[in-house]
Amino acid sequence: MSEEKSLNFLEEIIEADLASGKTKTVHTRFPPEPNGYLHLGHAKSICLNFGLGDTYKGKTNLRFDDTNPVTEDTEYVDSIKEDIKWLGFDWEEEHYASDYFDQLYAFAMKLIEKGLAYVDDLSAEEIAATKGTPTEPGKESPYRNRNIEENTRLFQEMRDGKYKDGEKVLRAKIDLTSHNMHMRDPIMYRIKHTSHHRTGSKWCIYPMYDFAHGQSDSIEHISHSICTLEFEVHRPLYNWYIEQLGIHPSRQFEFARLNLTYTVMSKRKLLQLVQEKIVDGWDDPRMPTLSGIRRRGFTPAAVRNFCERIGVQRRENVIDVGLLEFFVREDLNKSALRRMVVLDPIKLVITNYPEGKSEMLKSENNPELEDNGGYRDLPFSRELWIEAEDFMEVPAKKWFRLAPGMKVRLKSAYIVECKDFKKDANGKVTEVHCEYIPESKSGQDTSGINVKGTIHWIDAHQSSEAEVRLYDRLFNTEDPSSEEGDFKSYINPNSLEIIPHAKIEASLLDAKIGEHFQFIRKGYFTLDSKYSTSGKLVFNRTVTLKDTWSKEVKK
RNA sequence: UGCCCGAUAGUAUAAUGGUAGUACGACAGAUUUUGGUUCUGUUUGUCUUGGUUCGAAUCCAGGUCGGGCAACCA
Repeated sequence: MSEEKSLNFLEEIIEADLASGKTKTVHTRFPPEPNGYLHLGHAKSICLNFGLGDTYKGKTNLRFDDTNPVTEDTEYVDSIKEDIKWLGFDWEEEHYASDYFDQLYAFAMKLIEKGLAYVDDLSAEEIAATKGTPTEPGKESPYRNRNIEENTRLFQEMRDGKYKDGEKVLRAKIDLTSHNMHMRDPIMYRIKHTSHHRTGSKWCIYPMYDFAHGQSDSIEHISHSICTLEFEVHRPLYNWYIEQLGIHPSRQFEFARLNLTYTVMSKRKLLQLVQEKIVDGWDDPRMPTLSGIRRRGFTPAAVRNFCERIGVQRRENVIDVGLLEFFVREDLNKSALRRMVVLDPIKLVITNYPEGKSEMLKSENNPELEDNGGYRDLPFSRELWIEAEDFMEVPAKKWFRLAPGMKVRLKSAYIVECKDFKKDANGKVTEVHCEYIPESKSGQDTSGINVKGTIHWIDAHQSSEAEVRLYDRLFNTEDPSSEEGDFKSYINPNSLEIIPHAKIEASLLDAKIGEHFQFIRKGYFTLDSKYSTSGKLVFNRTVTLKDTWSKEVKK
């Protein structure tokens, strides 16, 4: 394969399998359960599975692991498909574990006939109680030695709806003394008189994960069934079913799931945040869900690059969310159009600029692109909006923005020198008075003056407004799941700041959903797909720019 | 006090018995009409104790630490 790029452990396994002939075609699958939205952890798995299929010119299926009708829904099926496509992947075949229910039922019958499965009348509590603990062996159920005829009849009756939920289960007959809890006569089928999102009321018995997943892999001739580490202890069972059934030997391999700092990555916890309305739905821009980060403005390329960079291993890891943000900035820096937006406006009056005069100035769209991505016109006149934080009454050390007596460049316009300022009754600065240097016009500067600072601005009389939403990390501790007590007590109360009336330049009025902008000196932004309307634009901050000044301040 | 898995800079990830490298971060500097970008440099690491070997991050053994396993969830 590749000489320069080293292989991850799965690629090594695959190449060895290919070389030995154990595997002829690499066939992977991404097997989500449609009971929640996909998150960045799934993105790692998606990139891995589809990536391997791609690298080795094999195939990758999408298979919904829909064996529990109680929690599953087509709403999730649709969102999952949308998210995978958004990430840039396409599946070879689309399957559902529920498509295999007939086959799975036949498999179960086969095990009964081989004397390897039995119907158990014990309750859930009794089964748990007789299962033992990791240090004590389990005890056999009194129903364990029913004969094949009785088991066959009973299982058929289970299927035919003769029993209530929980009244009976089908169990594999393996070993109650096994060190592996999953081998202590695991449940294969349980009764649920619940309608299924695809099979409707056809079935009232549903297979457990262990009795569905491996066989589904086998039916699809999956060569490398890749899952996360917590399924490692399931592998002997995975293999046992395949072996006893004598079906295509798919093999399972496990990798460490992705953890990210300052967030949670479990569907259960994310669901809680949604249900308790701590966030605005699964696609809240603060959520690590793919729909959330998409709404936030993250790009598929950034996520893919991130997944490639973090690699795949078997050791537990917590990745710095800053790494993801790096890839988002890297991608957006190349493409996002530069625009000027003032989030916290104060007025700047150019006292020596004629009243009533206005001129048009041009500003580059993106210095990273050829020809600066073209130019747009910006109106400029005597009164402008500037960012309140760009003025300091008493300048800090190393400060090179506005302060009395200091000069600064107005981006794409003139150099101005601060002469005065006004404060309101509360002592808040409301106006900054400057004089401009006419010869310093951007692009034709003959003033010979060099200034260190450049700030953004908007013409005060020709500006528009928009709502801007600034997001911060959802939790204020690196690993909320490992902290004491309820993870929700570590929620960052300031994770969303809404700025109702930011001053925006006119070109932004044409912004479309899915476009990315860099608000100069402020960060990357995108239109909010949920709340933005043509009458009222709402921008989400995707990520801030790197900010070396704020680090300087902290010193 | 059982079974399974894991351990390389702050965080990740390479080195597959032969010079411990890369990315992000941090720090310092250059460039810059974004305190952005770009560029240069610096810093920090093989969990521990033994063993095998000319040579060990790598192989072996003991220990330590971390994670997983007792849902009619996946």
